Amino acid sequence: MSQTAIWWIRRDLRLQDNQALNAALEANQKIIPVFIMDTRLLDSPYASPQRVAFLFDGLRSLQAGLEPRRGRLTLQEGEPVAVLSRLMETSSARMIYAEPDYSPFANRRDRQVEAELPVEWVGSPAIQPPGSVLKSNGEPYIVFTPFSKAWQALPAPGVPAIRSDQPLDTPENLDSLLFPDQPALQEQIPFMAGELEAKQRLNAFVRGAGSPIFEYTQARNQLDQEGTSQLSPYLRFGMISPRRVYSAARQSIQAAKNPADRKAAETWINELIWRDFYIHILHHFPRVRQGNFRMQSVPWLNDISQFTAWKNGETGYPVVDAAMRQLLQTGWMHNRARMITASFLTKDLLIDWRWGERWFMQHLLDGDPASNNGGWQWTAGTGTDAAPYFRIFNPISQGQRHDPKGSFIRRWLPKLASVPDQFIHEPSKMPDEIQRRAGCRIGKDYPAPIIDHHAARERALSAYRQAH
DNA sequence: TTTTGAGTTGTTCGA
DNA sequence: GTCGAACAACTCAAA
Repeated sequence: MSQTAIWWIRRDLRLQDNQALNAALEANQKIIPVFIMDTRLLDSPYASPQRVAFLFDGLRSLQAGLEPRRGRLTLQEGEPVAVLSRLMETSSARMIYAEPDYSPFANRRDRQVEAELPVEWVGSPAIQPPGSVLKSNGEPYIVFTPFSKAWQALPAPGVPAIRSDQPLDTPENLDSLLFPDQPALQEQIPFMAGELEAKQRLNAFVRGAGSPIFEYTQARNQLDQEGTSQLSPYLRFGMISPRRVYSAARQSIQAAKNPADRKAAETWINELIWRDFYIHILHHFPRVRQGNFRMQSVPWLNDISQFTAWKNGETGYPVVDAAMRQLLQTGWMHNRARMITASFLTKDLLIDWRWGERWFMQHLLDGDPASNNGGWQWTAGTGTDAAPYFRIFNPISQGQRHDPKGSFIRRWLPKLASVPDQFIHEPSKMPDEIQRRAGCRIGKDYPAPIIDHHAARERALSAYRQAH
């Protein structure tokens, strides 16, 4: 008698190093891979049409990978308990295998499912699962550096052998695969969904003597270079296993030729640990989704028209505006730019970080409740291990430092293409004559600054002092 | 329980 | 141009 199981896919859109899938294969002859489109998520204020398009592309790619192994993806829509119960009846599956998830929404959903149906939770979207990194008194860490030390003291998780040959043998008599009409991924979005693409990107980043991971220390903050791995959208949907990514980075440390290379790879690994840190924080403190982790109340001003200018990239600060255009057009933003734009919103404009958090979630392909919330609260100075409140980014000097020639700015703000280098970070300082020659008149082709940074800085300092 | 050292990513000012 | 201090105490983690 052959046994059938459901592999419930959530944010683990991959076949390699998939612990839930492997566990299902170990105990069953037939596997039903199922993805459930939960319409509650589509209606959420945090939803992003482009992220959904990326997800559907990822599912198509997963389906292509399943075919040679006699597997077939079942795509369903609705409420998970209902969908899974129906599927278990029609298929006589005995067990559901799934990777745990940690957001408050996912947590509520999963507790409901396990109360009604047999589920085995296997694996984790973090490298070290939440709950595994605790202080000696059993409490969670809320400061990164000690967390990271304890994290690194744990045995590195293994990457299971690839089971690319084992067939899934999905039963035939199920609802046919359906891919409802979804907005397609826009052409200018430079991310192709899927496990293969993720693997190629990882290899390009970590493999070989001169690979980018060894340049990471210097290159990671340059807006005008591709110094980061750009793996975040793939990690977001589990198109690649975080354990595999970590193990590959560790191997590159082994291969490092000198201490500087080793240090660069370690710096990059640190970013993976930050990702785990915020997954753990959200798991232990779900309230961070509602509001500040610390600081009772910052007196936000929440000016709607300034918020609109920020969203559209019309603040008059080129590095801020270029970054906001990059987000809108590509669904991704450089990490340095995330800090600059977030600092500008929360400190210069004194707008509630939750407004910015929501906007980022609506546009980022990698938009993830844990990392996004952690990043915003860090910049706003309200988070677990937050930046001190007096750390306020200067959008002009940040631009000069991290985009010295203005090529990042010119790429996303074509109106500034002919502005001389001397004025590229402060176009409003251009004399009339130069404005005319550059074809960029301030107030017409490009906005004047919506706020004076130096005055805004002083205002933020006193507002935050008050909130203390 | 008390003490001690430390804490992702910055900016500005004055010597 | 370079450099160190101030920004502001506060809380955390570990001994």
